[in-house]
Amino acid sequence: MENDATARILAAIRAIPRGRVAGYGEVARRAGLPGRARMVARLLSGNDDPALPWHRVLRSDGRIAFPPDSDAFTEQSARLRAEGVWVEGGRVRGQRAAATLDQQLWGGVD
DNA sequence: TCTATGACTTGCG
DNA sequence: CCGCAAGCCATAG
Repeated sequence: MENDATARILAAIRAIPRGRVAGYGEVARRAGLPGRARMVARLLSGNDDPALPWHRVLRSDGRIAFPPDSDAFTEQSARLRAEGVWVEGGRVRGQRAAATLDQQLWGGVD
């Protein structure tokens, strides 16, 4: 059974619009759990929900959280590109996953 | 209780 | 751009 924290994190991840990305720290913050980026990561590592847009969750610097030679990396970048996200060199271009421009991501800018 | 580990973050050089 | 150190949080042994 999930806790509120878990549910909120999952909700925050599901709330990421298609073609958009967010950082672990951002998701945690959005879930009301600042500083729990690692918890978000741990959740994703054990998630079993195929409908969860885990591929939209990136590191704070906009990089994919997997080594470039891993399967997960390939799949994630492929999924992102399929959504129209510009991925290059294992990094997402065109938008910011960091909290510095949270307004751009969640503040209502589209 | 303590240590180790991890899909993390930030800062310094 | 790259590597390293310190911080931080939850779980496992």
